[in-house]
Amino acid sequence: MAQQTTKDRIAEAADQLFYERGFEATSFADIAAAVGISRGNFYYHFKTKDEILEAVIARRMANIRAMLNGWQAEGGSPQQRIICFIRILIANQAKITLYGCPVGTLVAELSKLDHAAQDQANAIFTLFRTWLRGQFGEMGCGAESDALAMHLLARSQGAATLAQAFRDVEFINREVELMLNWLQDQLPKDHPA
Amino acid sequence: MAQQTTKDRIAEAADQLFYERGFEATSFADIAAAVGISRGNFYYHFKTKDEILEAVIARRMANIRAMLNGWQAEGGSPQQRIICFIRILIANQAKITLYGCPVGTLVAELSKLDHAAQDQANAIFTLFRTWLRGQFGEMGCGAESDALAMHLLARSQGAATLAQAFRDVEFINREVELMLNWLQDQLPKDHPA
DNA sequence: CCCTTCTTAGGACAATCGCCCTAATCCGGC
DNA sequence: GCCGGATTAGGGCGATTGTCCTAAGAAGGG
Repeated sequence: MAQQTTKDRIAEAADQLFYERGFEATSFADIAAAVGISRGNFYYHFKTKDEILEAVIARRMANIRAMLNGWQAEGGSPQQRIICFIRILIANQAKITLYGCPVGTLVAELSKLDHAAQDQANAIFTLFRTWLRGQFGEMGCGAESDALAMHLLARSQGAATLAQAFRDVEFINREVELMLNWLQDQLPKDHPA
Repeated sequence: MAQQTTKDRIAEAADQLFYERGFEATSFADIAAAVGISRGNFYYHFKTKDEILEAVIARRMANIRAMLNGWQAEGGSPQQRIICFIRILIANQAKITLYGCPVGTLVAELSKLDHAAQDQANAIFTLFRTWLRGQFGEMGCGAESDALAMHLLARSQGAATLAQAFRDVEFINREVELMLNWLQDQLPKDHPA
């Protein structure tokens, strides 16, 4: 892997801090301390805090895109890929219990702040939505595919929100199980008699 | 109705602002401007901003308790009361689309801030949880009642989160419909043969 | 060795934050 | 009418915020 530039290290530290503490609650000083550089040095790499936010969103988008492409390359069925999506909750259950969903909490915060970058953050949701819609489409769900994608996204968000509120790791496992069962019920219906 | 004290008016304005903009993003100056009083005057009614937060949480708790008691007094079936709960999403769909769920967004924010009052905010969730558990219990769901309550809470949270993200009022209606159908499936099973 | 360019450190800047104090005002009981 | 507690207005406090500037350091080619 190519060596990380300072700009990358800033974006990486900001990414983590924005997730754990929120965007507004994270200060330049916090990021500087995490990276181990001087505060004033930020201005060279990023003009404003909003630029850092944009870099963080771009980072997350790229990571998610790579993850989705990775699943696509594995060559399984669309059901299997959706199962991979659902299992993100399990893979990240520890962090979700502490900080919620990285996408949902950021979108909610930026929405309340009426922040200029809220559309860019929402694009992460849209990325998942269109990808899921594609998978349901391949499954033969036709015109319902988008509604199914939205429904599954909502189920994931709800599971993350309550797991964070109640600090309940086990709840995530139960909701994942329910989502997997639900997915089975969405299989092609073979034109019911 | 008894005339409102200044303390009540502060709590009411703070309640609304904390919902629309978030707790941290709301300043004393914002609340003062909304109430129409001087900033310095706050110290007389509330020593700290955290005290205002506690008053706001207490307010919300009391309002919710009154709402739940109101449904209880109507004398319908537990199913009908759960339907009332689900329909909160529809009654508040305009605000939810703009600001999300008042409970979920506050709990998430306080959790990220690691705020001292996060347990008090979580108690609002617990209030709904125990009430819902009671209703499912009356429906005859037995030991599963708490899991059903948590599941329904999660579904509501997910619907609110995505409706806010996509500014999609119609999505709420669809998710409500799905929740109502789901509720039907939880009816007493009459000891399946 | 010097010069240029990229990168960094450290601090100044105005603005805003929550918090706190004090003097003025309001208002009901004597 | 006057007094005393309740309430308010206004401003100042230190700390912190995002932003911006400037000078010093790092690195490499001539």
